[in-house]
Amino acid sequence: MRNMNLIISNRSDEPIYIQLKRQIKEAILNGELQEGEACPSLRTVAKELRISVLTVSRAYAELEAEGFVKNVQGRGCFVMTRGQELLREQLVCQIEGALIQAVKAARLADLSSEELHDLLDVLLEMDLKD
Amino acid sequence: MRNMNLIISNRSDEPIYIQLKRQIKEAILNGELQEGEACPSLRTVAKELRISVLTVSRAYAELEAEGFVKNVQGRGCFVMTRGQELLREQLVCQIEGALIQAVKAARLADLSSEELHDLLDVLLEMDLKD
Amino acid sequence: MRNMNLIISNRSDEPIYIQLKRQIKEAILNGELQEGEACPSLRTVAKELRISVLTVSRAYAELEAEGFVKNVQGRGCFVMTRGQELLREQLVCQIEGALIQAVKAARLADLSSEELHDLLDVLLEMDLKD
Amino acid sequence: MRNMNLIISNRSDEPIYIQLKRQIKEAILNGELQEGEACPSLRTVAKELRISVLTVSRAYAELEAEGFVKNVQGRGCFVMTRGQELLREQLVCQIEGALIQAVKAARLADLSSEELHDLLDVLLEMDLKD
DNA sequence: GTGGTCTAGACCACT
DNA sequence: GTGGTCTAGACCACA
Repeated sequence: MRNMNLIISNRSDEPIYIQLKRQIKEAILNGELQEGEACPSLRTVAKELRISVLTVSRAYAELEAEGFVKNVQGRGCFVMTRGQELLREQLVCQIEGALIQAVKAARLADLSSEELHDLLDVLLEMDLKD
Repeated sequence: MRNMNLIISNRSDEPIYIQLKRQIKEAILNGELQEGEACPSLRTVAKELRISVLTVSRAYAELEAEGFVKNVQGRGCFVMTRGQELLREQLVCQIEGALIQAVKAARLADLSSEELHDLLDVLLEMDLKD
Repeated sequence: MRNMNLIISNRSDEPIYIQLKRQIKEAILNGELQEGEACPSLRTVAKELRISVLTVSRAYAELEAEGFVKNVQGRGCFVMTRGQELLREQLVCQIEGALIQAVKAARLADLSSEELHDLLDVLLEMDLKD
Repeated sequence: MRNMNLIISNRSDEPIYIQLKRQIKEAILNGELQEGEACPSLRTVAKELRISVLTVSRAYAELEAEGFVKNVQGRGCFVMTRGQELLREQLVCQIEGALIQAVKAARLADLSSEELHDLLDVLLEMDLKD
């Protein structure tokens, strides 16, 4: 079990359990959490972030439902094999979804394909902070 | 005051008043509702869609707060001048937001800029239904 | 009975009958409507401005209640003597009211008396259009 | 979350939700509510003032739309950073508006600039109660 | 516990 | 007829 530097924002529109899910997924994706490795325990996370155990529990439960981790009674929560691949697939769907939103809005705004590509290029050069 | 063919879905995640706002904005944007023209009255919309007057009222109130229409007691709800321009600006912000999401996800997924542009091209050729 | 060039805005927050009252008062004040003179008839105003007779009626009724005009059954509406003086008194009250609002807001905003006077000077030099 | 001594009047022309907005803004402005601090909860306010939860909700929603607070599901309503600055800007606009009204009325009443400044001075020395 | 959405119905002001 | 405000009570999502 590894120290994970999870960070949550109480003011974000994103629910806390979603913030947790996202950060754990990112940790799996960039190798910070290896396959088979244990995620930090429910109570550890809840205590450090000063949030309810129920909230953390919900995050872990959904991660398990999506196939990224396996919660074992009394043992903890472990990263599943193939988690990285699943995540990459999930991300591609997210990217498609975001681009579709952009394309729809661009059509309403009468923006041409070229303008959209140009805008994408500008954003690709930027340092996007969270 | 024009018949507007508003449609709402109760099963959507999107709150009803947001659906209304979105559709009225789209009507303004594509010229279905002209500047100065009257939107359908609160009660007309409420009755036709079989929803509460208050829900429609909320949509109109927010549209007014955002500067797209003007509600006048005893007379109705009118499309403001410059509404189209405001909407176009708002849309560009939405597009940027969506593209930023896409770029962030692409970086996590180790997708190259070229792959992202290619994906965008594919989507631009598609017929995106709502 | 004189032609008065009344103008109303349907988009204003100010109710129509209030707009009428205000314009007739201004006409009395600047001598456009003389003491004893007849105001334009209910139906004339209603027809020219394409508004309801009831709305004009309300304006005239309130002007009578405030002592500026006298409605005579079948004869019309006439400007009362002393209307100008009454109006000037009313205006002073309005000025006081507006200044009180300004002073209250200035205190909340921690603006000094000097800054308030300076702001007033700036506005006094401006050409304030309606 | 702090006890706030909110007071409402049912007889006022001012809608209840506007009275609430105004008082919370004033609390932010004079430091009674600090940045990041939680406002009293919807239900607490509603219960104490014996008004509908929806009315309070509306006040909070508009305060959020104007950028003064942030409502978070399940956690409460928090004062935003920069709220004080925004409020001060808003107040200056209000002051300008009030002074413009005063200047317009003064011109109609043939009051000189000096008389207006004198009147302002008198009011500045007064103790203006709500 | 928190805030978010929706309803059905009431009363008011303005046209 | 129009929009504006308020209520009481319901159900949902989040902590």
